Amino acid sequence: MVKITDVARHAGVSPSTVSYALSGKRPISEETRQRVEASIRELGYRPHAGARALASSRSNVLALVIPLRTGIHVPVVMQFAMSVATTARRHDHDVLLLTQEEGEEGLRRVVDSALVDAMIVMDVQLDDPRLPLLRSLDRPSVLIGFPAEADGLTCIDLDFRAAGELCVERLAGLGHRVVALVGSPPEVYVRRTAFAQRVVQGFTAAAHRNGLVSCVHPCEPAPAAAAAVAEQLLREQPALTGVVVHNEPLLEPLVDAFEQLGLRVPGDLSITAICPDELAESVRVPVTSVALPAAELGSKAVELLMKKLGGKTVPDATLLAPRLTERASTAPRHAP
Amino acid sequence: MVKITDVARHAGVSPSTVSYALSGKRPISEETRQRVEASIRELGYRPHAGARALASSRSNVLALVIPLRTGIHVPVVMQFAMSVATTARRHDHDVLLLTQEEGEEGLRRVVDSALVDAMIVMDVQLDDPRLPLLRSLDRPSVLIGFPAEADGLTCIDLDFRAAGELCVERLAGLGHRVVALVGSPPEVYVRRTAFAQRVVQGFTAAAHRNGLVSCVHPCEPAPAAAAAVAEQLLREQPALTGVVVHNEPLLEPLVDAFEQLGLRVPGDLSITAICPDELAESVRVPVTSVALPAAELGSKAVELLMKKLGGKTVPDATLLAPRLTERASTAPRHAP
DNA sequence: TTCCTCCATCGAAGCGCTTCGACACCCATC
DNA sequence: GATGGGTGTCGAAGCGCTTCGATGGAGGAA
Repeated sequence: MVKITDVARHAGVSPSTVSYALSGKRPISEETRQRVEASIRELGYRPHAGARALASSRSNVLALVIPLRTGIHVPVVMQFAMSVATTARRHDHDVLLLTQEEGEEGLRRVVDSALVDAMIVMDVQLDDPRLPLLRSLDRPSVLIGFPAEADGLTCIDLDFRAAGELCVERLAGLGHRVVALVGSPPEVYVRRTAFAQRVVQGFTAAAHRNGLVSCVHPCEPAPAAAAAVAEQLLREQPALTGVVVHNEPLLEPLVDAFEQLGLRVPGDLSITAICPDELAESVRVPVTSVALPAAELGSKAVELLMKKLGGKTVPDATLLAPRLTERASTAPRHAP
Repeated sequence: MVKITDVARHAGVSPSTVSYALSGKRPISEETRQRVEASIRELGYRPHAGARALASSRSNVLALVIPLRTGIHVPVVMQFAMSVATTARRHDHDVLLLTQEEGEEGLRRVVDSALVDAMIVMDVQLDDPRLPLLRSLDRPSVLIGFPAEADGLTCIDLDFRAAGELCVERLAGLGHRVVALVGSPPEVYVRRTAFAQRVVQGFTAAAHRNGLVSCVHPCEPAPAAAAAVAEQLLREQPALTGVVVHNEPLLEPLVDAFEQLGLRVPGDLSITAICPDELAESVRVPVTSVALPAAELGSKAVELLMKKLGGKTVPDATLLAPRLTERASTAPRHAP
């Protein structure tokens, strides 16, 4: 194994000089740096991670806690993880995979043993049991999602309120005057995270702003419920021409249900959704949608973490702007 | 930070005794061990990972190289990764996530810097550029999938030959006498990995063994091709009553195509497939299938690695037995 | 010239752990 | 009672790196 003393000897300098040339923590003359770098390349030197971590109390490793729970779209998680790993590398860090299974204990372990410098926690619940721990740990962290009480924590997520607004704005822009939101089941609004509520807020606000007639329908995520929902919506709002769907399992069946009731998409009815792109594309009529920007979320989370590691302060909350992808399910409203 | 000297003082022993009590590498009296363990618990001691790695030249971290390429079923990769992480923890190891993106350089880096003790490489190609590197590195590795030349490497994968056999055996057991295999496109048989060929071998061998009439149809993975394939199969084998599908994108359209040709599944035609469970379940007629046992693959891969790390020798090749899940697409053959 | 400053570099002291040889002690053996 | 072989524990020497204070020399101000 090539070590720093080997490099130092080869370059005719002391080990500390090599170290400083590498870290830039003290000024080194251009000429010396060149010589050191040449020696490093020639000898194929790679600092020993453990030794470095021991001496500097920095491991250059981030922990990534990923969820196992069902109901989370796997490709989105994967995309996120990949983005984290890639971005971390760009900042000279590696990523340690932690499963939810280990829970708080796992976090404490990797922190106490100085295995990681910082952590990214996915799938944060409204009342997440890990919050007190994260607050008490002296290592920086970034949470994906917003808990009920986020004081002292750095959180990032899609701006679901803006996503709800965007879906409505799109429909309004196409001339639709009567719109409905098919939302997540009631439990979701209470239990897990606040994002479902935010969608409703955005939907309602944008509808008012545009002077639209609107209604909101929480709904079980059971495909079987689709027909009933479609029917009910049309009964209550016979002039309905725009629907926003924030309920993944229901999306496809709902499109079918409306068509079976004689409404063609997008001829008679335009639909926008908040769901993964994959799903939106796989529907018979590909749906115009806002997706969770997993890759952006991942890289932004890492950037935040790096700033915190660098001692900078970062905003407590970061909301990513939604982006709407136009597909086949939206069209201008027919002349009445 | 609590260190080993703190524990030693608290327990009234020397640091080396604490170390031996923890590692078991030298005999420690039962009484002393108890005392040490009590002190560890009381003080909340956690060995410093870096220090440990430096002194022992063992980091207790595995690298997991996961693919980004399309065409790989994401949930399967995820399941595998989770299983690796969980199993690694059971052996007191952690998992470092490496993306394919970094390629060989990434592997070399984490090995040279002693960040990891061993590695698991997913998605191994027939002629993988990483093979020479893996052979030259002095750290053990396990490959998921079989390259063309596997000398000196430890590989593990589903036994695709047996999977092909199992699909046929099932059909034969139900009384079917004329069967066909709808396979992957010709390129796959050449380019990537050998698994597609193995399925064909298994299919053919089992068909012969059971005295069945059989034919093999490589096929583009384009849904549009389904109707043509179905038609052609029936033209060539009018008595066809059993089909094995090893072509994921084609599975669903193929079922539809057969039904449109007047054959009901499983009434007139039984279908078995080799594909992820998720896919098999999502078809209108859920398909009896053999899945890639991702979780088992992951834990077995880790077990192999642990044995290698322990200095034991392990078999070069490990093939996992296929398991067939009965669903709605198979039924006994009608009396002719 | 003298003094002071600043820049580039060096030497040495750890970081917290494992490991190796040494050693004391006890019990069995002759 | 001396000898021998285990056991159980200790002390010290590193593992390879970073970092801090010290140092020497160049250059500017007095």
